Amino acid sequence: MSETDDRLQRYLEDELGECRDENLQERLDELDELESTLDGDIVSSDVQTLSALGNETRYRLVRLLVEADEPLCVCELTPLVDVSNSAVSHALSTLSDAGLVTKRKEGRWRKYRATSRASALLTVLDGSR
Amino acid sequence: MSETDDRLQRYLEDELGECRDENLQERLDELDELESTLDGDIVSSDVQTLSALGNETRYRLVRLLVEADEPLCVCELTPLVDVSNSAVSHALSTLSDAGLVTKRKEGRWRKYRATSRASALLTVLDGSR
DNA sequence: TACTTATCTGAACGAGTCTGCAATTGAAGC
DNA sequence: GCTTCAATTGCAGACTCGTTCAGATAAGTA
Repeated sequence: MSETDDRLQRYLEDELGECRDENLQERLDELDELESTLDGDIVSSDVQTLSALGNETRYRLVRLLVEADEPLCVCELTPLVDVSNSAVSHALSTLSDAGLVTKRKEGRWRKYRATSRASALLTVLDGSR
Repeated sequence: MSETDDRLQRYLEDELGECRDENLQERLDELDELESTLDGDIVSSDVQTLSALGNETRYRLVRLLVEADEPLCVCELTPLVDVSNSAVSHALSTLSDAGLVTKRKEGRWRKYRATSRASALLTVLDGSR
C-alpha cells in the first residue's frame, strides 16, 4: 500500500467511519459555519426573551397586558395573579429588560403595556397548538 | 347621614378610593374572569415550551435542527455546540417533552427533527426583532 | 459470544432563579 | 411639614436548573 493510499485510508476512517456519512458531512460543515456566524448577541437576546416568558407569573402578566389592550399598573395586576406586588414588580422589570413590556410613568403610577413582540409570541403559541 | 348614604360612602371608598377608577374596574373584573378561565394546562404547556427554548444550548440545537432541515442525531449535533454529548441528550429530551423536537429511531441512531411549532417560534423571533 | 458505538439515565454539585419581607423612594394630598 | 399609596430595591431562604460524571442499555459488528 502506497503512502498516499495509506493517508486516504486514514482520512476515510476518520471522516466516514462512524455516525456521519459522506453527503451529510458536507452539510454539517455548512451548519457548523452557520452556527459560528450566528451572532451571539441575537442568541442571547432571544434566549433572554424566551426565558423571561418561560415562567408562569411572567407569562400570565404578559397575557393579561396583551388582552387588556391598555396599560396597567402593578397595583391593578397584583390582584390578578397569585403573588405579592413585590414579585409582580420584579417580574415586570425582567419583562421590561427582555423587551416584552414597556413602562410609562403616569402620575403616581407606572403603567405597563405589552410590546408587539410579546403579542406576536403569544399569537404563535396559540396558533401552533 | 342616612344608613344608605353611609353604605354608599363605604362602597365608594372601597371601590374607587385607590388606584382603580370606575371604568377600569369593570375591565379588570373581565380580565380576572378571563384569567381564571385560562386553562391551566395551556399555560403550563406554553411555559414549558418557552422555558425549554429559553436556554442557550437548547436554543442553538433547535436552530440547527430547523436550519438542517433533515433529522440529525446526538453524535452529529454534539460537535456543533459546546457541551458534552450527555448534555446534548438531556437537552434534546427536554425539547422533546416540550414538543419542540421529535425523535425517531433509525438503526443505531436516534434522529431528531424540529417540529413546526419550533420553527414558527424562531420565525417570529427573527421577524419581530 | 464479546466488542464497539450511540444514546440514555441518575446522581451530584454549583449556579442561578423566584418569592416574600422589610426598608426605601417618589408622588399627591392634607 | 406629615401621611398615604404605588412601586422599587436589597436581601435571604428555598427551590430549580444545567452540566458533567459514571454507569446502564441497546444495536450493530467481528
